[in-house]
Order: sequence, then C-alpha cells, then structure tokens
Amino acid sequence: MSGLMDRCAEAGLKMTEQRRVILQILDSAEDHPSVESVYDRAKSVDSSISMATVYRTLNLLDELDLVVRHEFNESFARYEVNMEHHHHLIDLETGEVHEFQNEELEALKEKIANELGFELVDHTLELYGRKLDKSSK
Amino acid sequence: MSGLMDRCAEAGLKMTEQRRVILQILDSAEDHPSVESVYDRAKSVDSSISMATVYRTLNLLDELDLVVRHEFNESFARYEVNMEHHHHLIDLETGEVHEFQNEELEALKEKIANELGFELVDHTLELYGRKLDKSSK
DNA sequence: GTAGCTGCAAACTCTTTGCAACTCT
DNA sequence: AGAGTTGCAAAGAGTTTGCAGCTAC
Repeated sequence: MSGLMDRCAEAGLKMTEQRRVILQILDSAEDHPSVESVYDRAKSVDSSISMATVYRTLNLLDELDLVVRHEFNESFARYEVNMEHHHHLIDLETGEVHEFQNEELEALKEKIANELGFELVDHTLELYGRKLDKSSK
Repeated sequence: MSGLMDRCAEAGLKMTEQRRVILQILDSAEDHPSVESVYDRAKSVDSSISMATVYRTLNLLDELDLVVRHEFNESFARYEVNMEHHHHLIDLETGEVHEFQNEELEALKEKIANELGFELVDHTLELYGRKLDKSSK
C-alpha cells in the first residue's frame, strides 16, 4: 500500500510521525503538488509540521529518486510521485497538467542523443497548449 | 547587424547607453548566459551598469520575444538569443549545452498535442546526457 | 544512549520594486 | 518638457541551514 514508506524504510530513514504524514499525502496525491500544497495538506493532518520538514523530506525523497522535482514554468518546484515514465502537457489557460506517454518519442530521443555522441541519462519534455475549440475563437 | 537594437527601436524602447551595451553583449553571445554572466560582461564594458537594469532589460526582451528564458535544471534563469527553433542537450559532466533540431520530433509533438485535444502553443525538450565513451567506464 | 529528526528563526539566493535622480527624444 | 530609464537599497519569493531539544531505534 504505502509504497513510499516501505522504500524509505529500506533506505534506512527513521519513520517519524511527520514523515508518515507527508509520505501518506504524497502516496495518495493524484496531482503534482508544490511544496506549499504538501505543507498545507500535511498541516491539516498534523498542525505542528513545519515547512522546513516538508522541504527536507522532499529533498530526501528526490535524492532517493522516489519523487521527481519539476519546475514547469513557475518560480517554484512541484513534485511528482508514483511516476512511470511519461511527459506533461500543461493547459495554458487552467494550469492543469495532463500526462502522456509515447513510445515513438522515447525511441526518437534516444536516437537523437546517440547521434550527438551522448548516452541519454535523463530528459524533460513539456508541451504547453490551449484546448482545441469546441466553440470558436 | 545589431538585430536586437533595431527590434528594440521598433518596439519603441529608448536607446540608452546601458541598453546598447547589454544588447550588444546579447547579440554576440554564443552561449546561453545567466543574468549574472550578462551583468559581468556588461560591467566590463561599462562598470556603472546595475544588476537591476540587467534584470529589467532581460525581462523586457523576454516580453518582446526577442530572447527566450530557460530554467534548465538550475536555480536561476539563462537566456537565449538568436534562436531558431531547436532544443538542448545538456552535458551532465560539463554543463555544456548542445543544440539540435529534428523535424520528426516537431511533427510528433504536434500530433501528440492534437490527440490530447490541444493546440500546441509552446514546448520545451531537454535531454541530459553523458558523453559516449571513447575510453571506458 | 545516540544518531537522526524536528521546529524555529535567521540566512541565502535569485528576482522584483519604490524612489529620487537622470536622460533620451 | 515629459515619459521612460537608471542605480540604489530594500523587499519579496522560494529554499536552506544552525541550533537546541526531541524521538525512533
């Protein structure tokens, strides 16, 4: 169930009350929450949790690759959990993040990197779009 | 020659000494300088230029789409000038930025966005890689 | 018992802004 | 002359950190 908790235990982290709360929030998150969102949600469960702990926890999870940090086009970070490989399409009007996967794209990126003489280690792809019309404009 | 200066004039900006310096630096930049790099280069030409002016100028240029702001995976912005459409491959060991273009990729992105019901407005693609071996490792 | 974790507040980094002086046009 | 621009210093946002006390193991 709580995948994150298990994996944190494996990594040798102490399981404090604060971590339990944060990990549960992340495990059940279906969006790409900002640090502040995680903090707000955590506070509503245990109001003594501090921002510093949220930052520290997310940094730890990031180092353990249990979470992915994104910057999209904002001035703050958002985190993603439960990720299989996929990319994002961000709705410019609403800010909604849609996920997608595409095999063809994966192969192509690999190929491009190789042609340039590189081994592909990581990559990001973000599409920014506007909903196609049902009406006009 | 100085494409940026012309286009700023067209946009109705006053051509101050500071702007002249900054625009010339950008026009001749062959990299993707951070605000600080631009500031350093500008200072070595006219030591009275302030950081605030560099920020303000880059923000203006960004609004006019004469420059593109990138975040790559750092905590600060880098700017790109003289851009035709292309993407970046960042060398994880050296930080070097390589540019590439790929038609197939462009078409694919357009297609993906449309399939999701969106009109593609903008997008970013960054590859992070390690140089393929000439030696071993 | 102790290494590791926490909250707090202060500090840091990058960026923006209010203001009075100055400068293009 | 007047709107736009500048430098400075202060303020903002987001994030990190030193420290003394607390807690899981």
